[in-house]
Amino acid sequence: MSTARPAKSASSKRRFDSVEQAAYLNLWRTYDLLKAYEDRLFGAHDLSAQQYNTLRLLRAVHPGRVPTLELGNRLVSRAPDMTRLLDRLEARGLIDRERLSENRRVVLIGITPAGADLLDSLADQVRECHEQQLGHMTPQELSTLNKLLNRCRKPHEPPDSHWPPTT
Amino acid sequence: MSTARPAKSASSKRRFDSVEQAAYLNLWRTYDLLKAYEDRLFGAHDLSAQQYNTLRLLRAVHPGRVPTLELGNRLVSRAPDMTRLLDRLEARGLIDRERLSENRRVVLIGITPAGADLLDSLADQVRECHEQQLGHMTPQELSTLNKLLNRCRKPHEPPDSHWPPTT
DNA sequence: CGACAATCATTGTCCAAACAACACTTTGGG
DNA sequence: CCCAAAGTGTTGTTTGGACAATGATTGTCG
Repeated sequence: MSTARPAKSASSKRRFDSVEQAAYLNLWRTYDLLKAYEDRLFGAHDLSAQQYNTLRLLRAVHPGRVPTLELGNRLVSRAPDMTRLLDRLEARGLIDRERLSENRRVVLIGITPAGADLLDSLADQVRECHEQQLGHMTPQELSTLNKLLNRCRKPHEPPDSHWPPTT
Repeated sequence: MSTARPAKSASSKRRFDSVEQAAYLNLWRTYDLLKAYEDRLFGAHDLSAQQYNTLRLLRAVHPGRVPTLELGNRLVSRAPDMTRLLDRLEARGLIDRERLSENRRVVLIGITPAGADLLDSLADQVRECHEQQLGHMTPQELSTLNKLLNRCRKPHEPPDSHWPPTT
């Protein structure tokens, strides 16, 4: 596993250890820079990106409901604290919970009309936000980028992954 | 700015609003999945990825020193809380601070031998981590990915950006 | 010289993420 | 039945991130 690349001598003190590292750091920085746009938009409405995506997912299955744990698995990024994230959304009346009578362990989550309204009111701004983030890229570039990212993720996707969402 | 794309009709309730959104979410998820490997590695040594990169940067300029604020600007991702991040590193003896006499506002940060030793002891594991993350990609794919990510970031890089690091 | 703005770093405070521990429910085997 | 084990969600606690406010120093300009 080691002895892969010759480490490029000790002359350049900085730079990267490997091309894989360079790509990963590049990915990190790019995400971080683009994220700032999202954060600013959602922050103005007291939402986090995770909360927004939760609402999106719930609206997509509406009037269906999704158990808490499965909700966490389907989100774009890992969410180990679904309970309190949902607490906040519930406190604002954007979602509601319902304990299933047949199996009282699971709690089903649904979006409320208020939650759906909030999403609607944000739709244009969200589109514009993504336009600012990546509107300067051509469709071909974005397509290639998506293919490459899919390949990056492939070995790491959990087997029951719902990504990309297909519903 | 709006009226860009015809929104693809209302038939599919889920999916994405735009190709830009799809790319961004793809980027987010990919980063999130890969990050887990880093976090696990660094977490085993009570380090965050930010802390590790801080040490890397300091070692690169050693025996030179870098002011606190500039350190934050040069990091891979935005770091609005440099002071306490450095507090933690200093408490472990990995860095040291020195207030400049000519301009007593700035605090210069340097890496200690203990910090450099820690980096050395992590070098192999870090390389292996990135190998696990992206070792399945060909050099060409990684190169293309890097080019595309650079283009994604280009309009968003601050003018004084030191990225990618060139020292 | 002296007031005032600008620059850095630190501190206060709040909020969310992370991880483990816990309680409740269901399931299945003896 | 009963008890152990697994499934599911909640809670406790610690930690770090984000943003504003403050303190200290320096530059600037009247």
